[in-house]
Amino acid sequence: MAASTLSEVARLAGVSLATASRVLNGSSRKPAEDIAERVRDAADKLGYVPNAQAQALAKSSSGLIGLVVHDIADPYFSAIARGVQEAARQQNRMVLLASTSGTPADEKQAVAAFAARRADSMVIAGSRSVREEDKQGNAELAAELDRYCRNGGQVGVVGHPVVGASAADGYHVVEVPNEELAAGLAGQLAATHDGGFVIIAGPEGLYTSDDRVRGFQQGLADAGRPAAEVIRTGFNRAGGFQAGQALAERIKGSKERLCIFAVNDVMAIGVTAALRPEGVWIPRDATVAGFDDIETLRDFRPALSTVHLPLEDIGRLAAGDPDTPPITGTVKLRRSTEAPVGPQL
Amino acid sequence: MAASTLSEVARLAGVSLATASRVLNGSSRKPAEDIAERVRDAADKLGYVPNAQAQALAKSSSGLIGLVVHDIADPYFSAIARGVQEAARQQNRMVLLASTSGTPADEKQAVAAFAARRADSMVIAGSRSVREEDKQGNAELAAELDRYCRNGGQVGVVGHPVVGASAADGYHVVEVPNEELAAGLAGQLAATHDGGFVIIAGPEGLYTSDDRVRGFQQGLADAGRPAAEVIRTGFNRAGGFQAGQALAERIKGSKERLCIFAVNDVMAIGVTAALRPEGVWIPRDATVAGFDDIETLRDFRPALSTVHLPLEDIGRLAAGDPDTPPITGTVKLRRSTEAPVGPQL
DNA sequence: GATGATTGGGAAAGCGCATTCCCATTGCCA
DNA sequence: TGGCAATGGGAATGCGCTTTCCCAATCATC
Repeated sequence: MAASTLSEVARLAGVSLATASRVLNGSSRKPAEDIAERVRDAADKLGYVPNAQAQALAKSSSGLIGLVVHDIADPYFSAIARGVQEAARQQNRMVLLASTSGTPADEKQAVAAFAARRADSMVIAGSRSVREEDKQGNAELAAELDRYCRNGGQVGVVGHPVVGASAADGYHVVEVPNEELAAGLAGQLAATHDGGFVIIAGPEGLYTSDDRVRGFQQGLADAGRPAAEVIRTGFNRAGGFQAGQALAERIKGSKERLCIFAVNDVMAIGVTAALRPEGVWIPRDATVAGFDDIETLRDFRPALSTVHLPLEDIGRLAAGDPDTPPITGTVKLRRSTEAPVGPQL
Repeated sequence: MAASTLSEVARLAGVSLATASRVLNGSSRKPAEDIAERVRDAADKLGYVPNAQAQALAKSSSGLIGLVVHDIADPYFSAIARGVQEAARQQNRMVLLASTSGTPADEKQAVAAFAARRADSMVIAGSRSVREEDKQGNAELAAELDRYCRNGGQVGVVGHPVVGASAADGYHVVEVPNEELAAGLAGQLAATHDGGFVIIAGPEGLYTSDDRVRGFQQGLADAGRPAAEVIRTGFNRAGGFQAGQALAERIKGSKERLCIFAVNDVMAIGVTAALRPEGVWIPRDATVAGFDDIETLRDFRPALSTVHLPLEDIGRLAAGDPDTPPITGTVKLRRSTEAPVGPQL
């Protein structure tokens, strides 16, 4: 990656390095117009592209913003990524991407890599967990983040604080009201559903999942309903599918119409997919609700009841965009939780 | 973003800068073990994180790989992004992300930004077009890429060469056999479908769309079928939706069972969504096929007939992963194009 | 034991740029 | 017209690191 340098431009234009720098890469001092033009011409002729690395080194600010997600192909994360990307664009910066497989150890590595690149800020979008096996990784991640912040870095975390991270400044959490929203969903579902509830949750210790479970149970309690049974499984489609298979028998063997709350949309889709070949129809034989309101899933039928989350705004906010509206969600009741004889849309 | 520097580490360890560099950041020369340990200890104590910018500057290789997509939240692109990300991970590099809104002018800017950051390579995933309005942008993009390649950059383009780019070396195109696959799809559809065909395409001049249209028509011709009517619309869900609305009347007014080929899955979903409230059922009243086999859409019902594309591999290949299998697609016939009285899955 | 071959640490020269000083001009006012 | 402030270009330094080159110490060889 050799390319022409500023000094080459300067030489061709017959000016000093300093002048060329001032003309080409915005400085407070503006050289005279005729000189400026000569420099610009020279730069053009040579196809000069400033070396951002060198600039970053010289003024110690890289214009980079790091983004850590579990899986960029997951629609939940890619929606957040879009928000981050937009914020970065506005701030005239670039985003560095890191997909970790979701383990804190990988995330720590990503953070270190971002720090090495002297990213001005970073956003961590993976869901936090307190599982025993992640303990060590969490501690290391927290330490790494802490160091990064102490060195002046800005970090935005989506959802829950990184476990064990001390509240340094520069450390910023985008709160997602998972618990209240899940409670709201439970309340609205309870208003029209008489039967029992089942929750399909992620592994215990996953904050996002646990919050939604807790909120949902609270909502049920507030509505005077007994607590729902909780089935723990993977936090993805496969997990939902598996849980759906396990539930199929039970649903077919009883005349009770169960309401199934999967803690995210993708899991809800998995549940539905597992139920379908077993002849369990939604919403006739059971109802299903999810969480997130993933855009790509909106044309799914029966339309999935869920909680809408402004994922893009969440990303934007985590990336430090000041004029993002505060994060709120909305319960969306759709066909998948309607009464058996509802309208046909 | 101040942090401790290598020279601080060297001083604390009582060695020279050179030695510290050699032990900490891999060199061919390995200092003695006792000295190495002293350096590592010092680095640990200071929380030293090497400045990747400075390293890049010194050895003129940034370890960066740029990725240009239209929209990172689009499942097509995010799948490719996942592949790129994995390849990058394997090569021990990081990916720089740029979402352009799809105009060549924006893409050019992204390329320039990557070049400024001295990315070792980059992949361009947006679909190429020859539309008149993009002419100028295309030319500029081509020039920018050309310059980048001349300076030793590697670029991988998905699908079609950038219009006007000279075949410099370092310039690498991942060919996607859109045309053959579309022909194959048409052939297989023609084998079981007696009625007419309609193609819902993107705007004229969009290579990906045009290729698929051409291939499909060819496939029909090979099967002795008359050419399909082509409806041009947006290359996204909204476009498909609009086309679907336009088609609804016609389908309802005739007893012919139309086979609709939308040039990508997302458009096919849009078509289906528009048809549904009009009472047009798939596959009873018409059949629908798409292209891409987007993962998130696989649970959609009726299951969408489509052409499977190994998007992740495509990304990996474009990112220069040598042991990616060659790109081939597969026609997937599913429920959406079955005979009216097919099995119920 | 003297000599050449090796090993391994250190000094220093950049990598490409921003920026602080410094100095030669120019313009202005008295 | 002399003196001063203001203007604007240039030389030089440093950002944090890699890498070449140099040199002292050790080793093997005859």
